[in-house]
Amino acid sequence: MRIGELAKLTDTPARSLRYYEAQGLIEPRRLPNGYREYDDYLVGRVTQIRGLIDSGIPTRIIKQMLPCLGSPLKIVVDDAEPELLELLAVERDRMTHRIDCLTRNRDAIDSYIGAVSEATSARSTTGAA
DNA sequence: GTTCTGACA
DNA sequence: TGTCAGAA
Repeated sequence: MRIGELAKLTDTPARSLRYYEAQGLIEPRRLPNGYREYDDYLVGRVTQIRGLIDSGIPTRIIKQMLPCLGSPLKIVVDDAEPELLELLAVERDRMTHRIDCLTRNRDAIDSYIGAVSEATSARSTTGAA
């Protein structure tokens, strides 16, 4: 697929897609007319990359994690640089914290929706307008 | 119409 | 990152 379709599928601006490529995060093939050609599996990869970027993880770190992001790449993790591992551990903990926060908020929203739903059905069965 | 590269606020 | 330019 071309950049436009991938952009739509991943809800990511083509501008960003080209940027990720420049950062070495993805390497699309080139069509004879010079257009970028992306494989289908990149949809999931880009989505994951976006998630990482939105989480505040710099592209240079993401690049090093790429082999672990599933898809048709299974490069063996050779270097276990303590610096990288430490940084990733910090990011993982921040992520865990955010997940906990999101879970609480989701439950709160769910609770609210449930309350409104109950109140609404209660009114309708009571005949209120 | 869609994409490309490069550049600027 | 958004967006514009100028070309393919």
